[in-house]
Amino acid sequence: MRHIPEEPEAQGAPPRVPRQRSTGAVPTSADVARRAGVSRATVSYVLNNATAVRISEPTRRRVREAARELGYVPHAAARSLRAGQSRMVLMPAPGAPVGALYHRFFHDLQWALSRLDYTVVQYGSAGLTGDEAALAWAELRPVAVVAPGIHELGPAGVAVLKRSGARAVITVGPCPVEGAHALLTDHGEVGRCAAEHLLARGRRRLGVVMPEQPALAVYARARLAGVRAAAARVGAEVTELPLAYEETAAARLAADWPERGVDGVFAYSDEYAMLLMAALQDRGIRVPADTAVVGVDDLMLGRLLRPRLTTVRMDLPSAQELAELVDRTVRHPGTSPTVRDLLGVTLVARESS
Amino acid sequence: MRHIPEEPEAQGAPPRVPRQRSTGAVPTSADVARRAGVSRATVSYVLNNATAVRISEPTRRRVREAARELGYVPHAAARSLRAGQSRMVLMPAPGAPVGALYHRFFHDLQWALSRLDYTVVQYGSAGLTGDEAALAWAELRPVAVVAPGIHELGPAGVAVLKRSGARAVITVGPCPVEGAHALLTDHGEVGRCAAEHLLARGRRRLGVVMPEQPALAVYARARLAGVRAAAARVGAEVTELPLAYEETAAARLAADWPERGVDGVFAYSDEYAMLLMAALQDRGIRVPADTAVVGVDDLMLGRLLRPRLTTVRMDLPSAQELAELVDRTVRHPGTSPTVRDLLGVTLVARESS
DNA sequence: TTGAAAGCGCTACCAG
DNA sequence: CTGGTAGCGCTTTCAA
Repeated sequence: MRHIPEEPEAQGAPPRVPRQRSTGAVPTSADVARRAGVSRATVSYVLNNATAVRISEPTRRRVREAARELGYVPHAAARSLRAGQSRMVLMPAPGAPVGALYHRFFHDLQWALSRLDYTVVQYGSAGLTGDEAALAWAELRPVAVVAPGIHELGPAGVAVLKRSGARAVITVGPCPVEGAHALLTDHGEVGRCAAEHLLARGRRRLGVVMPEQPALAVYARARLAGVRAAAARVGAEVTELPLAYEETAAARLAADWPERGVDGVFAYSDEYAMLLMAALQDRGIRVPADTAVVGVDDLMLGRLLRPRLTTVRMDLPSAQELAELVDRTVRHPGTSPTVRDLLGVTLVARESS
Repeated sequence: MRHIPEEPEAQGAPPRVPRQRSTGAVPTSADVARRAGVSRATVSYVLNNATAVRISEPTRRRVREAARELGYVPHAAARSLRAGQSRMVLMPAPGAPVGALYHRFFHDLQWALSRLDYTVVQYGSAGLTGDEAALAWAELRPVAVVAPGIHELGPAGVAVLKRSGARAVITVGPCPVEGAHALLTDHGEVGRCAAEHLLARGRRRLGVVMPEQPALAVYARARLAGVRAAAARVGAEVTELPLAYEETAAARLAADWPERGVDGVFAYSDEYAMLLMAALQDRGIRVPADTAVVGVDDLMLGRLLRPRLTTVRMDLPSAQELAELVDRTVRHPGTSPTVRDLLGVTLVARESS
């Protein structure tokens, strides 16, 4: 049920008559042309500062003035329809709340891409995941797509996007996808790094806090695998510890801590680490004496707790760098997809381990 | 410098010849029509499940199959150009990093709007603010705009958006804007609430932590004004305390704390409160004995510190509610802009005050 | 230096 | 029941 603007002219007039715009409608370049007494072509030339044609200065002024008076704003969709290509980079929004680090990274990326004259759009495709979502994204005909790993975009989805004109499809996440450039954030490395630290401190019964948000599962599993690998090398035990981000859940976990016999914990993030640490301390379990705790993200707040929180810092790829990859790929779409590992990992040892 | 796809046919052939698509190009509804042996109109009817016309079942099947085989994806821009209206709700992205609460709220809003069949797009307009940005937004011809107060959208910007076809412009922030619906988040109330709590606890020399991010200034100032108002009523003193979100800055602030003689602090957020509290404790200043501390946001982490952080909880409008306002306004654009106060404020007293 | 006109992909009228 | 076709707003080639 679409609503078409009121245009009551039902007479069988020849269609080529330039219609008089009713006053309420949004002004088009034709309106500007009429007002300035020139053709639409001239309007386009002037407003786009076309260099290939010379337009006299008085005409330019008249056009610009008419545009200003009418409050003319060009229609981006019409423009890119005509051009056959937009400069829109689509970044699917994460389907669930994610960390502050993520938001900062994407904010920076937006900024860097804007500098390269791309229009960055975050598009929330509620509910849909993976290849279904790709169809919705493809309708927008983005010139590039930067998809966080969370979306579980598969090879089919990548193909859909490319067929619909996307010149660059870049995934950022733990696993590469056939056909797309991949910025590999190797979360296994995060787990490995934390685990090796705990093992070096003599811990042999490791717990791994697994957040319950499904959106984080892909990262959590990758990190867990890293821990497992490191632990296997020295024959240490690994226990999964599912934990909702709530005080009561943490208290429950802490309640039967002694039975578990865990002496070193790798939490999914600093926030989970702090949550658990507080619950442990409330139960009289000493950190790090009884149980060492390691988080991820190097949040400011981790430094404020006592004991100060040991953490794994992830050095994300610079937004600038990623923006340049997007731009390069858009300009030379022929190059075969690369897989680059872009996650530097550093352990920041503090007092909790 | 636009790049037009390779179409080398330079012959002066009559233009009405339906061009054969080269294989690499992205398939259009015309391609589907050709393949199914029907007209473009029929394709449109079938793929949009048009009820006004009856299409035979075999034809439907043929069309759908052809679309699937070609990997046809409709072109959203072309569609809304034709329709004269899109269902895109534009949410300008904040120009600077903001809190987790904000992200959660916008995530929920996205979801609620998607349920109402709107396409939600977060658009990063790097650098531009206020009415400049409005021009960029207007090019996208959104049917509605939900703008956080941070963007300092003025009456002129609202007018531009409306003239370009936006049927609903809704600002969310501390001050209403002429011509737009306003969801007033009265941050003065936040400051007032915190200040009255501190005053009731007998504090008479209040400090107000002001974050240095310019993007937060509009909120910080509103909250400060609330504190001032409450303090004036009982003749208490108010000092502004600029603070960057860094440990060293907090340490500097704590260093000359005794000279300041501040006995109660209202921090901009829980995060700033925790930062300051840690610095104060490091200097041997007792909280709350020497100085009481109140934050904002009721973050989980504030409950984990000792002393537990007193905080002001903001009850944001439910995303559902806001989404319905958007929808209602889009459908009845005539209604005059409303100003609604949607920020409930509750003080959560804990141990730090 | 300017204008006429084609056409990007799509949908909705109106005829057959 | 299906097809032809006009036209949404814009850019760009070609002709004047």
